[in-house]
Amino acid sequence: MKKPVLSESQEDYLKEIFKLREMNETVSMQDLARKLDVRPPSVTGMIKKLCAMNLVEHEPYKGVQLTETGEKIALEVLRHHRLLELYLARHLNYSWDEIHEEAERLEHVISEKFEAAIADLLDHPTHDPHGDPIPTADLEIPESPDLLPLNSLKNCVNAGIGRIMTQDKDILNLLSRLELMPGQEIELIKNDATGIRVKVNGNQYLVPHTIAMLIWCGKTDI
Amino acid sequence: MKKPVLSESQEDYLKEIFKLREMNETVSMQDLARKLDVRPPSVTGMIKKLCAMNLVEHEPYKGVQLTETGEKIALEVLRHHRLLELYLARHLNYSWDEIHEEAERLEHVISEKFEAAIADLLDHPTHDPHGDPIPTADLEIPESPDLLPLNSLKNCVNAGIGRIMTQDKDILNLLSRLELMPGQEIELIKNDATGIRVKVNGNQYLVPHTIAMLIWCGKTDI
DNA sequence: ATACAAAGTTAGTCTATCCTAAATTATTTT
DNA sequence: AAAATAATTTAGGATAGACTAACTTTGTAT
Repeated sequence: MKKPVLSESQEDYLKEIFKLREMNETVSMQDLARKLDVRPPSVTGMIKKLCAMNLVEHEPYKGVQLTETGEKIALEVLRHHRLLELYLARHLNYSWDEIHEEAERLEHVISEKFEAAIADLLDHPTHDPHGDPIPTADLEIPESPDLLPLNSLKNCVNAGIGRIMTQDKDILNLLSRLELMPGQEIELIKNDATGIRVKVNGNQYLVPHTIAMLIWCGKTDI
Repeated sequence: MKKPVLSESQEDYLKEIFKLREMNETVSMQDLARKLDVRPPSVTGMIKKLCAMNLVEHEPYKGVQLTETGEKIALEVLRHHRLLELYLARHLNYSWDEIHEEAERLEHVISEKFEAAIADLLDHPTHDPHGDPIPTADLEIPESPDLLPLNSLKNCVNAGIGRIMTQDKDILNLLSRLELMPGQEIELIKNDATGIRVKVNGNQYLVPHTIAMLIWCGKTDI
């Protein structure tokens, strides 16, 4: 099937539907409106159009879903985005909190050639700097390690940070200063009502629960 | 003065006005329409808008000119474009005929940060792969060597290619195969009605006049 | 000087995407 | 189960940037 040419806006809709679907069972108009920063009627309108293009399915007053074609496109955009994030961080010295914004704009305009070139340069990575999986060139989602939010771990555990579940620049900035980022090994000292006390590279921090739930870890031992 | 936020379309108008002004004394609506691939009424309409924003000056039925602010923006876009071209060629292995198209899309979406990052990486170059001057960070146009079109040179001259005056992909592709590109040293064997016979890296070619006029050279001796 | 051609402009449409206000449907509370 | 609330949709409108058709201005050639 021929790939339709989509506007940036349309690509964003498909991408957000995909990301929301990963979290929730069903994707509501309102969630989409919030994520895309538009009013709900705009979403209804655009969804109608995407429906007509066979990229999404929509039962009025029920949720939205991607069709197979729609999902392919969403994955392509996501691949662009996440490859770009890693690329910006690794090769252009972007700090951890700057990559998302730039990738958000670039993801829609880079060619297949550009995508292939940076994928090569990065040695075909499977995860971006936030720990999000990067769809492969044939648009499969790579396996990710089993992860749990930091605040759900018990005391006295060693763990490796696998993924950071926010795009908030200030939080990302903070976390990167504290070296609480994917790839880091941490030691969980105590988990109580005041927060989670962790040790990273010799430094100890008390991480509040609100933040700890954004930090997903894979246990290295019990 | 605060820099206005422009659409990609508006940026393209300013950039083309600038480029046309370098060639011709006056920039006509029709030239613009041709370059931008739109109809003349669209140009009139957009020029009106840019006029109202104090980015261009326009006497109806006469030509268009950039204001100081307009020129600054044009130079910024041009800097993005030309830095990107060099970047794509040097760091992402783009072939010589592919860089223009990609840069054309990227130039509008990269941030100041991106611009600075690749400028650094490229060691603040003054010319792009076509030999076009890259405006500096403070938007001055760097000095370029004195150049003449290849077809205007006399027999038996050594020369260095300085600039290629076309964006046609097929011609660029051809020239790069023949190694007729900026930086190359060439020897001019003969220049007659049949064309210009040149020697490059040991190979001889007969370059037709139509192509030779696109290849601008600096003489290395007489 | 007039007439014609070329270039430029005006007027009126179209499409994409967003918006607000109002109406409808679904869900939750009592 | 009725009322209240929340989510969604419909209707109608705005704006940006393109378009065509028709008109105006300018410049040129006889």
